[in-house]
Amino acid sequence: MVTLKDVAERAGVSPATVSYTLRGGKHVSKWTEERVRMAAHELGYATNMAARSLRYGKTGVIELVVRGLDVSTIYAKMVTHVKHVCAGRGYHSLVMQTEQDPQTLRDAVGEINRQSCDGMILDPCGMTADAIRKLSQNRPIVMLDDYSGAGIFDNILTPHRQMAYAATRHLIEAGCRRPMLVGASPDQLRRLAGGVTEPVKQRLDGYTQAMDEAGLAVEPSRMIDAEWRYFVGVDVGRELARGGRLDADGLVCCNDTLALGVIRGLADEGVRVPDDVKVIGSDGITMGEFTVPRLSTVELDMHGMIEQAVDMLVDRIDGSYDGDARQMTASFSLHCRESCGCGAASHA
Amino acid sequence: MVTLKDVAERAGVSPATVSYTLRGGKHVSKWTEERVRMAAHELGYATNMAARSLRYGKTGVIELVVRGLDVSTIYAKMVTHVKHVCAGRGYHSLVMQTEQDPQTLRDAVGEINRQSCDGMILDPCGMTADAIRKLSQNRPIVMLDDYSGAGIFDNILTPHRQMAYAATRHLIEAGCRRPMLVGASPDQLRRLAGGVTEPVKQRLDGYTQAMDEAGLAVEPSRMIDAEWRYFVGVDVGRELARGGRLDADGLVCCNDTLALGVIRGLADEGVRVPDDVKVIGSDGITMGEFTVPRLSTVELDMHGMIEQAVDMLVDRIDGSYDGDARQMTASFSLHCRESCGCGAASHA
DNA sequence: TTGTAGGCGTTATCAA
DNA sequence: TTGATAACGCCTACAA
Repeated sequence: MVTLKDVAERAGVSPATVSYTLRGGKHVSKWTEERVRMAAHELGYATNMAARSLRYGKTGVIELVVRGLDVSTIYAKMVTHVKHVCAGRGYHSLVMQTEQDPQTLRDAVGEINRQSCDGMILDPCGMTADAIRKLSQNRPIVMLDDYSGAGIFDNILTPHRQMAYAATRHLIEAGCRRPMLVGASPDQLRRLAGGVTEPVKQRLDGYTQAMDEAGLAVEPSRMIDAEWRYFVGVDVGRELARGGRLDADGLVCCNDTLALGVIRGLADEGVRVPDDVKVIGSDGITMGEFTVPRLSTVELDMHGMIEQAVDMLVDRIDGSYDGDARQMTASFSLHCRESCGCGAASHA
Repeated sequence: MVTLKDVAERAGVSPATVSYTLRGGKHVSKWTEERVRMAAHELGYATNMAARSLRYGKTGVIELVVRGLDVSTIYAKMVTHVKHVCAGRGYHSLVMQTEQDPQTLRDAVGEINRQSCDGMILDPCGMTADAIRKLSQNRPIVMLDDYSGAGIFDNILTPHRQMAYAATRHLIEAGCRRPMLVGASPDQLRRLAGGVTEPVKQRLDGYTQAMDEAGLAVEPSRMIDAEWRYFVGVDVGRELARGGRLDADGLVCCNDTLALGVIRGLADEGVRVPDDVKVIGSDGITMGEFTVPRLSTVELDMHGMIEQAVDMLVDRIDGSYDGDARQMTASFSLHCRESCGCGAASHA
């Protein structure tokens, strides 16, 4: 390992001068600067980040902690945006996945007060803000869609109600009279009691509002309890179509992953999308552009969302803000591809 | 920030004793141990990793450097395996994506001699082993499918030839008489001259061998030059099917991503898989289980592959091996789902 | 069984 | 403009 001292010896100056010079100090003679740069280059010197972090009390790293990147979720898309935005702010970004494992999540959060990173963008994944605060000891964290801790952490919300409203309304406008909500139901709300219910509640609200406005009846049998995941979607799709009797002409799915699962399950029973039933998802995973049929969806403005997250985080890290926890809501837009069958599909 | 000294004061012992105790030292009196643990707990002490890394000269972190996690690639799957295997070996793992950007890749590789991590599993992504060695100064790196630097780095190879052979042979056995290879052609080989040609060359070889063995003619028009990516696949699919004249009864695609793109492109022209043409991919991305149709594929043994990679890496890191560069080849297996139309589809 | 002392590589301060 | 020095927090010989 080549250190400042090595470079200093070779250049015939002191380590302090080398450090100062290499970081662009102004008051260095041309002659010294040249010798230092040359020596550093020849020796292949690279700053030891562990030492620098120790000295600075900062690492220059922002960590993104998410559930899982596999099974094409929205998180894979998020990673890319985080990287670019962080780079623009002079930070490195790293990704860590918890796979919904509480212990892994705890460990990940704990890393923040071990000087492994300066801040985190964190999907709390069911863990309460209070528990996270205990583990993280007030270090900078921006939460993604947290409902457990009003005012504890900066928080970026997903507008579940509005997204469900927009999706439902679109299917109605596309001609559906019996749209069904997949991924939220009164039963589900009861089942989740004590856990995170807000997203489901809001989805339910948005759906109901759109139905009401259109003068359509909200039937309990048209709200399906389902975790927002692939496998679950497959089962739901099969179940709904079993025996060829699908009691809906449209499916409003609470996320894209679930929607793709449902479409897969329906296909198993010979039900075609959008011919036999229209489907719309939510989130805007990249994969949705390539499936058969292409998935219509209510897409989150991921870039804007991550920009806000990183900005809030960076402000906390460099101390330019240390007031109350802030809360922002992501924006979204409707993307009609094929699965909603509205006829506006616009692929090149 | 709580330090060892703080804990020491509270417990009424020296920092050295606290350090020793907390890391499970044997020669500590029960009384001391209790006081130390209590003090540490009460203060919420957490080891400062920057300091520990500086002291040890190690970080306990292994970094996985890949192209991109989005657009469902095999890398998302890899991440999960790396995480588990590393955890089993007592290492943390972190992910960094380069998005094929040479500068990002260079920066990432440079991090290894700044004490940011102890070792890397690296997709060289076209960069030569020589260039990487210069940047990394002989620190532990395991390459994924590198063909540029025989004997420079430990390397895990993808058996391109065998995989193409297995895929082609399977389509032939499923009844194809005019299987086409998508993603490798003599033209493509010429186009890539000077870059990374080995994977394409091997795919071509494997395909040719299977065709020869079956007594089928290898037609130049049935080997398609195509980058192994979604978008490209979509274009290829459309192009092949244009005007309803597809001159093949099977498509051997060089990876799953490409295959899904091709299927999407074919669908745009009304060509159905596997009814009108059979398709098989390569790699085994998770998504392939859920698409319509489900994607048949030659699946890499990702777990075994990553276990080997991590083992080789850890041996280098802890110094238990420092001999010549080793080379391993991943194994694989055929997974018949729907797209190959062989009739053996085995989904629950 | 516990404590003292020194150093890992870097940088900020201050003196020269 | 440059250099000596101390400190960041931790760990390990070695001494007590």
